[in-house]
Amino acid sequence: MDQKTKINKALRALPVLEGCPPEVFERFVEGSIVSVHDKGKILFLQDEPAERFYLLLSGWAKLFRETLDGAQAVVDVLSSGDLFGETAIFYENEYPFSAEIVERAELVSLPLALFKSEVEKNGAITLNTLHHLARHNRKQGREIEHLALQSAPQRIGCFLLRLFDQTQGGPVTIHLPYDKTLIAARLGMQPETFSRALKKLRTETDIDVAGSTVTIGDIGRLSAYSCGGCSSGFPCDDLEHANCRH
Amino acid sequence: MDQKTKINKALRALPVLEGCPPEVFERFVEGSIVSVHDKGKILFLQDEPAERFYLLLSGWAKLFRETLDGAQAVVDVLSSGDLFGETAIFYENEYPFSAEIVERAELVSLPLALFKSEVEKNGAITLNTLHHLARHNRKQGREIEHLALQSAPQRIGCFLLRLFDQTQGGPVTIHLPYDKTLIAARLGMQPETFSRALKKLRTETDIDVAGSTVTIGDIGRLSAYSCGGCSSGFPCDDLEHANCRH
DNA sequence: TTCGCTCCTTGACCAACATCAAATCGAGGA
DNA sequence: TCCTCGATTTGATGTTGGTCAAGGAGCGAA
Repeated sequence: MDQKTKINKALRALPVLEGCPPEVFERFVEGSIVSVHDKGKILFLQDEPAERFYLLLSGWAKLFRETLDGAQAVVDVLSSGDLFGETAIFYENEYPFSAEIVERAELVSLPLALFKSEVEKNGAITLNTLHHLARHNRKQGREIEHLALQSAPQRIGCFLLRLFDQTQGGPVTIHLPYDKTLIAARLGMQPETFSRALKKLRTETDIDVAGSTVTIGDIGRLSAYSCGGCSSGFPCDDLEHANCRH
Repeated sequence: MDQKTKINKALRALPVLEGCPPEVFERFVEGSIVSVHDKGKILFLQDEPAERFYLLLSGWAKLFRETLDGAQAVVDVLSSGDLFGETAIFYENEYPFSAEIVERAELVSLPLALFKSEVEKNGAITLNTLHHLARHNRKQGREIEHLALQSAPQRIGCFLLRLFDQTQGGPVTIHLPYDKTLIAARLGMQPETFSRALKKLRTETDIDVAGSTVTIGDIGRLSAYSCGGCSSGFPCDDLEHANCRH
């Protein structure tokens, strides 16, 4: 399979582009650029003029905002299949966050102008984008609630519970998707706090932690502890897939 | 002016319905219900099946989420001209938050089904809603950043700075839009913390507080203190109007 | 295997915010 | 005008999470 076919295929898998006529896919492919970057690469900075948006084919990227006095909020951590930067079309064509590769990644960048014009003139794409935004809104709403009301151990428990298919029962063993320092940042806490909070979670809810492998002995017990700080009970009402990605 | 004319007029002022054909406005008016409620009235609860959405004509309402163990996060505080509950169409027709009147209010409720069908079949409305959601996304993004990174005094300063037209210079006197307890909740802190943080802000930035009247002697000084915890400098990049509503 | 890193953990201490209790203020009603 | 009740402030104290510093563990490179 050649490069273009591969890109075409990746694009067709995107929910936002579902219903796009083939010639538009073609134009996206024509305008696409594939690149590979190592950890640490900054793809773009917040408020920078945006010309392209990105699709992750492999690896991991983090999106973050930085305040004037240097503090950093990790807005999201993305992996294969995730799209980002496309929302710049709603921000006067400036990126609303910075993006950095956190694990060697392959990605496709696409022209934002093309996407914007499709959103504006192709009704199906408009609707897709609407639902895409709505889903994002939902995630953000949950996030606001969590930041305001959950304790550090609860946030970690919640994070863990979102890593597997909550419709299954029984003990579960999961592998943390990226390193603890980044998880800590994603959850809005310091690495030290994360470490201590995880330890507390261990004593409170019979989970086992060995390196980056976590075994949850009793999902009910973990959710009882963690989900008390959330308005949705368990299972979470906002997971995108049954077998979930955070 | 009779009731229906008044409602029609109010609806026509809504950006989301801009471009609606007159007969659709008519159908909204036909399906509208006007009501007046006193402080404390719960309009709907989170996760309740949603049939109607609301437009505030006067008074104030708060939107909030409540966790299983009873903590409450105030998601927004709304006043005249604000729409709420319409996003239920993206949440399987359940309200994503509870709504309570906090100051005697007059409001119009409208059938959600009609709105939903218009969003789906009227391209102009779809686009309006898309921009409406995008704006909301932007607010939420900012909010997440603030919750994660701003201190209590900074959050208050930021709140104050959003109460007036930031393009004007010079000393400003403003009136707090609702009571301090509610502002505290809106900013995610306890009333006691609010009181003390406001006092600290007074010593740090030469603002004057007398009851619910605040005089800002030096906007630059206040913004230098408050906006350090924000990724946007001053003036804020996400205010909807020049003369702003928070 | 050892070196050199980075990630992670731990301890000691500190700052911010929450909690509980009590005093004070202030606007609306009697 | 006086009363009353909720809003606000203040004080005392506890909890949570952040900061700083140091030690330990894991892992790839030589």
